[in-house]
Amino acid sequence: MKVNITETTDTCKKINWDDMLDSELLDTIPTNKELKGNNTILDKGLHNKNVIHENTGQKRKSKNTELKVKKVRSDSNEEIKQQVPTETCKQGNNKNNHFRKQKYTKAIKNWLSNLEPPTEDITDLDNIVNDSKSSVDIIQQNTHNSHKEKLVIEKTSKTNKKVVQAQLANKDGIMKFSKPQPNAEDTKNINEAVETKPKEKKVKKFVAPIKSQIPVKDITYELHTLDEDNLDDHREGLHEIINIEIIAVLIYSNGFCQLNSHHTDGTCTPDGIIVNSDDMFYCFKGAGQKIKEALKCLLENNTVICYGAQNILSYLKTHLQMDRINPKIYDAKIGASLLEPDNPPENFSDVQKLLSFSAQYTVATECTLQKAAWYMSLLKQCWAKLYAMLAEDNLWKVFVEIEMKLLPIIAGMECRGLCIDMSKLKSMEEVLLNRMKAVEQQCYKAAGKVFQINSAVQVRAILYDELQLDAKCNVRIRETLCKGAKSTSETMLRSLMNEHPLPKLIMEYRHLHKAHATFLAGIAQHIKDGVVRPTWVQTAAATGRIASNNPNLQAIPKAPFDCVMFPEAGDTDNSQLMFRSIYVSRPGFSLVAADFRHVECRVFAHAAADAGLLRALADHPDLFRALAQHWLKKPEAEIVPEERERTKRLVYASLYGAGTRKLMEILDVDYQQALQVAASFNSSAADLCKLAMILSEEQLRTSSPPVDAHLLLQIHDELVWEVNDLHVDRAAAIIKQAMEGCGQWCGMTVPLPVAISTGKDWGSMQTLEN
DNA sequence: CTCTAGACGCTAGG
DNA sequence: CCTAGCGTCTA
Repeated sequence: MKVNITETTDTCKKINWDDMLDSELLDTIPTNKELKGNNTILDKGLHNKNVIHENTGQKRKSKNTELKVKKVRSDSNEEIKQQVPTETCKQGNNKNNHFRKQKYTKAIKNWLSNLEPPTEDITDLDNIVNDSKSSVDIIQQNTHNSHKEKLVIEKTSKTNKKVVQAQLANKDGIMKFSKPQPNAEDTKNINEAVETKPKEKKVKKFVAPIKSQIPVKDITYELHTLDEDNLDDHREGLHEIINIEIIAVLIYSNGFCQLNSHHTDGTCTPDGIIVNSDDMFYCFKGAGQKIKEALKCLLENNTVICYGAQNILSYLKTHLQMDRINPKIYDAKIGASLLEPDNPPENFSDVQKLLSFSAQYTVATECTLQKAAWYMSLLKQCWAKLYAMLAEDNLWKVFVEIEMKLLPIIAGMECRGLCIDMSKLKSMEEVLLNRMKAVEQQCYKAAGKVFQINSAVQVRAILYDELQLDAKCNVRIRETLCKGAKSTSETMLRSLMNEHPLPKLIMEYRHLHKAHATFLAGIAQHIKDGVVRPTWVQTAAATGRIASNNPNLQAIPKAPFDCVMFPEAGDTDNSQLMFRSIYVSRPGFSLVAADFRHVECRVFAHAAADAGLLRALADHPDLFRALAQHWLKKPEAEIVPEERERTKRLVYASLYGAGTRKLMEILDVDYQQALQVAASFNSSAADLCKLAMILSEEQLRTSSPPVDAHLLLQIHDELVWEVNDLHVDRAAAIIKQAMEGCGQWCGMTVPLPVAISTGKDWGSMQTLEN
């Protein structure tokens, strides 16, 4: 598509360049061209569709990627297995299945006409469990006296994989016959996921450009592209830039920069960095020695304003090997999300909206560098406004003292990443898959039919409609939030489990499946060269907490994982898995974990000045155990870990949610005030954890002789370092001291005990006493 | 008819 | 209460 630029200069209806660029991308652009060397004028046609996307927008994209990969793989795979249920003859108790049945049989007919007849017939269930190669799966219906068997046939076919979609299933969904993926494929997943990189070709939908009212000015910014050769020509100019505010923005190899990268999707590498001081723009490209020095000098001697500092820091680290530079940096993105924590802006135009800032003019240029320069001038104006607003809201201190200091630390965490023990991962997966297979078959047997255990709808239909377990157990089943259907959550299944074996099995299967999908296969997707590097998002949570994603290492189960949930009397195979033990330290290093003991509770106790809670904290080493004891009226020795966990959940939930209401009573203030107190409590707990990171990192850096320690993880109140074996004891002492000092720094009167533990892997950490 | 985004359900973490 | 993530199911 083509936009007439000259016309826009005359009339008042201008094209917003953002949107134009966006839509341009969509259809005119050949994707296979790479641009290199040409760094002044970038032709439209040189845009690459693959562009780095901001962290915040990655969620959906990554999902898509996976889907696509999966699909591509199965398309190209000749040995696709098909699952063909032949016929299901329901009993007379089939009430309203007429329509569904029609649809079903029709689909089956169509389908079968493409297939060869099954080669084998096996009627013994046990055979199937044992013989994984069998191409025919038969599940015998054994609860109802049905006269027909249900066949599930796995078929090898040369045609593409056909998946009978959920359309065939109606509400109760039982007829649906796409079975969970065959396990053989699953086992390969880990290996493949490590090697195959998702290569995605996404066709963006056309978005019509929005005409903007901004006049177009004919401005050309003074912009120099610097590389190793011509750097010396500009040296004088560069040396004058000292002790002022400069703006730094990354430019990507497709011509976009950080400020308009939300118009693209996909991934690509940063290509250079543009620095602006006053009216001069310098674009640094390449990774030559001179460039590095000049850039370092520039960044360290000035105050750097940027948008998405995380990306810049990681660029400096990975591409220019500039480690440990510690510029005074202000990130407008984080500043903006501090202003509006509930609804953080996702991209630069959101920030502009938030600041109610609108550009006075736009530039008509096809040079992406010029365009980036224009964006940077906007950023400059935004920053001035943002600065005033932060100061006005008393957020400046938090911004500078906490958030900005956190930036380099998080960048370091992302850069280093965690090492993975692949062999452990694979062996665990094997154990899990075997167990899963067994449980799956048991489930089908208990239910009398094949169904999708992961589907809440189908489970619901079987449990409540068919088996009527809720009536039998005389339990009122809680309803789901949105649709008000009967819940199949763990607590509900637990209350049903004495009546029928199925609930147990379902619980177990879910448990296993989730564990496999999330903590083994899910993690495996993100492993590169034996290291996972999660993205840490500083601005994600309204509460001020840091969140991790791709993968989320903050949600790796802490407790050992039981493969067998309900060990039978004679069962000796109660193997336990520790998902955290997959994460190991590098050779010559150890992991050191530092854990605040119930910070939230302590902060809350401090904020609410609750004498009882304070005393409980002082007296008992294990608060949750003490609380469980109190509530359940049991002697402390009898509290099982599960009860403790539940109490913990309860405490957290009420601390955050119901906390507001409680505060209203305790402090005898109105709702609004209580809300404020609660909010301040929430954020102060989060800030305390951030502060702990900053202080301890600082202490470790400044200690002499230096300590070789790298922060790897932050799980809200737990920090995990990787420390050189020789320095472990010293590092532990420093960390402990720094963290315990945090409370005072914030003016807390409650002591903050810190537990330190070390080990070679995250699963088996020994507490360090001293 | 087929594909897919988004809503929903469940569960790890704190 | 809020985060991420996996899976199903519907429109």
